[in-house]
Amino acid sequence: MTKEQANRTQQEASENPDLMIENQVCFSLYSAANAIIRAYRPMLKSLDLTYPQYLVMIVLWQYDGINVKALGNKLHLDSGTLTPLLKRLESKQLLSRVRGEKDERVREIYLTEQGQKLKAQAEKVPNQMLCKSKLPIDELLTLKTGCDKIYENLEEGE
Amino acid sequence: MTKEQANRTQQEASENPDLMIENQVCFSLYSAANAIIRAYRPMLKSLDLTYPQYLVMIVLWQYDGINVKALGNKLHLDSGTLTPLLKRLESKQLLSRVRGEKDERVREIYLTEQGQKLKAQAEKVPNQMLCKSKLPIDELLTLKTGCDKIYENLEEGE
DNA sequence: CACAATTTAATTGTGATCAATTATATATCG
DNA sequence: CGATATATAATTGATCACAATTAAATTGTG
Repeated sequence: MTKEQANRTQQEASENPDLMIENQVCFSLYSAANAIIRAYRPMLKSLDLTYPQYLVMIVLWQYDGINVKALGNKLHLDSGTLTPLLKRLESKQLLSRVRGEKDERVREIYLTEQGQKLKAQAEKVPNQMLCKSKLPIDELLTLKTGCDKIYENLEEGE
Repeated sequence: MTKEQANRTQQEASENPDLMIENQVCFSLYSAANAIIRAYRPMLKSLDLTYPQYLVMIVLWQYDGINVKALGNKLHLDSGTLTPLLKRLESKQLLSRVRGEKDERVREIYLTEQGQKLKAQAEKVPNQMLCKSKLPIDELLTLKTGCDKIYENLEEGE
């Protein structure tokens, strides 16, 4: 029996559709998320930002002075991820990390002038991404609703 | 890629809604993917696998002897990710990495007996995840279709 | 056949994610 | 007041994702 025949026999004998990669919602979601981060890379190149850094900047453009804990709540990330990321953005002169006056445990994150200015360049990114996705708005909205639901359901149990 | 906010009467009426985190489909997808990997962690703990390692094993249970390139095509990952990951699975005695006889460039990945046995324990994981998601099948299917579409659209122009 | 182009993996370096732990500041309570 | 508990960030260690590069084997072409 050839190796090919052996493989085919094994494949046929082992059909549990739930364990096949092609049938897994989670794998589709995981691959799509990776693809999205890859797709953002060239667009964010000119801003010298990674996708998670771009997310942090988006929050800061709206909530300048926010602290690490609140930022983590908005982005669903913890200080283990955010602290080094914020230090990288600080070293790029986009923000400063200031100890809270009232409570010295907290770090408040303030945009520099350079960080504020970057917003103008970022304004065009969402529409570029919309075009790249090649999906109609209603499908994107359905997708967003599904992602938000599964996120809520997975997180609420802890 | 955002949801246009119908009424923007909140305090930030002057903000650009496209740049708000709450309106971004990509952020929802990114957060959901992170949440999924977190949700798998306790379930895969007893198998001593991470989520990407679990994905590799799923492919191997179906295509034992597959090479790194073909594995990467199935999982949408490259050798920079797979090589160290496969070495970790090899050190756990779940597989062996064999040079191709006919073509010595390729590495063929073969399950060990231990790696084959692990499948029995993994069989129950998909259903556990289904329960955790708390979503009806039709919504999961819709979600999967959307993810597959956006993946294809983003990758095709690569 | 020789040699350039291509293919396949591995390697290197940067950054992100997260669990677990640590350090410090603040709050609570006996 | 002082001891304990809680809250906030930072740190550490493991893993993953990926661009860029390197190494080696194979293929293609003159």
